[in-house]
Amino acid sequence: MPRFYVTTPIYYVNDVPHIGHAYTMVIADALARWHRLQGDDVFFLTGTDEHGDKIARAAEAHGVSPQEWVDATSRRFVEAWEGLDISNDDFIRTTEPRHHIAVQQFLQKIHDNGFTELGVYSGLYCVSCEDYKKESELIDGNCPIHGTPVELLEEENYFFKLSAFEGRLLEWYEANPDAVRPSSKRNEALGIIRGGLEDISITRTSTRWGVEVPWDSAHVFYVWYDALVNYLTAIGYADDPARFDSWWPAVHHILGKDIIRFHCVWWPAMCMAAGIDPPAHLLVHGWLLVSGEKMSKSRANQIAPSDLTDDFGVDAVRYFLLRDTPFGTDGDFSYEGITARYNADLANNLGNLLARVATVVGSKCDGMGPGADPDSRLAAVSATVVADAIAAWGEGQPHLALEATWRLIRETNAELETAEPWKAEPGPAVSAVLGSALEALRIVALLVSPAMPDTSAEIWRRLGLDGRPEDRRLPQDATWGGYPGGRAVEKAAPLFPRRSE
RNA sequence: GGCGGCGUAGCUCAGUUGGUCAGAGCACACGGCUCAUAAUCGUGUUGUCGCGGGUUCGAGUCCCGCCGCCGCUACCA
Repeated sequence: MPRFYVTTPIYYVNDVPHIGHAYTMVIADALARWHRLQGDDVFFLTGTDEHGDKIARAAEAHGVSPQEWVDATSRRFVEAWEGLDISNDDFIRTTEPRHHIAVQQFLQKIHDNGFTELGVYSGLYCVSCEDYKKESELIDGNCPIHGTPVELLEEENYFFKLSAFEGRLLEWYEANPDAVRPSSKRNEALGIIRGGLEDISITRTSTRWGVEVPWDSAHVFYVWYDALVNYLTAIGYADDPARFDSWWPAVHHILGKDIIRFHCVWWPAMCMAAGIDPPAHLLVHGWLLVSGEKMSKSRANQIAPSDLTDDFGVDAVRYFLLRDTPFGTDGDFSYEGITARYNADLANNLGNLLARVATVVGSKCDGMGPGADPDSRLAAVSATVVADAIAAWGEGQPHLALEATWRLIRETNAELETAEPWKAEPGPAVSAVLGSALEALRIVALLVSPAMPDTSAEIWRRLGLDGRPEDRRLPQDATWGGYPGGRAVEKAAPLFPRRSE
């Protein structure tokens, strides 16, 4: 059975979930659901990143222990993803014992292989970044990212010999041209590597809130170095080698462009250093802007996913995130944009199609849906659309998959317009037209189920079909003629009531 | 500064290897229809395809230069 292992980055618990996180999650979730629909064995992983001095300090500021703090803040992500119908199979937290064990084992291996060394690092340290800064990159003496003062810090650190992997990384990129997609992001990663790699400090002695270094208990690992290992922890790196081998390295890491360096440079090198293969697929998406501006705390333009789902509904939000932006480019969120998509695609096209078909089946067929016409013009349209959608989902291009799916919706509306079954007397001709429209809707329900699971199930139910669309299998169940006929079609409230503002 | 990308109707964008390529969706205007959620159907307006050259019988589609925007990267003189 084909397998599909997909991950999102694990989110830093000091952040509050916003639609940027949601964007990543919905893409990963849709891909996971798509692969399940194909019958693949899927493992979909997300989680939270919970170590580091910044978190320890936040806990202290709130008068609670670090563990109490991360228990509370991690929950915000769990709840946010439940609210978006995210179907992750596991939720990993870096403070879990299983993760500590895996990190220690993984980094011990790197240590044993001679890719660490002890050094003294003295420099200007930004607590917010948990990282050292060069004098030259400071702005007015402050951290260029956070705008906050840096502290002079000198500590003994272990370093990862990243510099030793420049050549091997370039060879790996050469041998695996599709490992990082899209190619524009691959080029950025190559640019970073060609620009020269320096060894990285990977431990801290200034905090205790982290994974203890197994060969030197005075140190804990730097957050990034423990976080990335989560992708291995969850599939049994430390405790189930057979399971680990069944999932690795054929992973699909979904990530935003801001963390290319960590995922596309450090992480493959770390894997090489530990003696395992680098991740096979790194899928880099752009940022979701808000009305053209980057989301940030200082701009106070972060939007909580629940604000949108309360307003538009979960599936409409998911649809917008997947449909509006080609994978890899920056997207833009605005109320005008999501409203336009909602009205045009969901209310006027999909929702209205279901409504008009249900009404006419009610008036011309006594509410019993007829079977599809095998000679319908829509049969060929459907075959093309299904093929295009499968190809697009397979390439990680949800917006193209949905665009293709909407072609079938449009064509079905057009077909009704041509045949005008509401004007005709009940009979074989009317039954053929309506049966074909119902069949098209059945196929649409299957094709949109990764994007809009609830909507898919509701269409399925109203068509009088048994079971759930998730239990069907593509492509075989999307071949023309699957609608059995003789089923009661339910006319009900609009799926997506049109919005006026 | 280097590398890369982009600039096509009001908006978002398609446009393979140069020859129905001047398009789609949305928005807008007028008309029709009524099965449907002020839905839908038909028709239509707007574009010097960033600017200037060049190659060619013929260029959004190739070459050179310029302008503007963006990403990555670097600070060399």
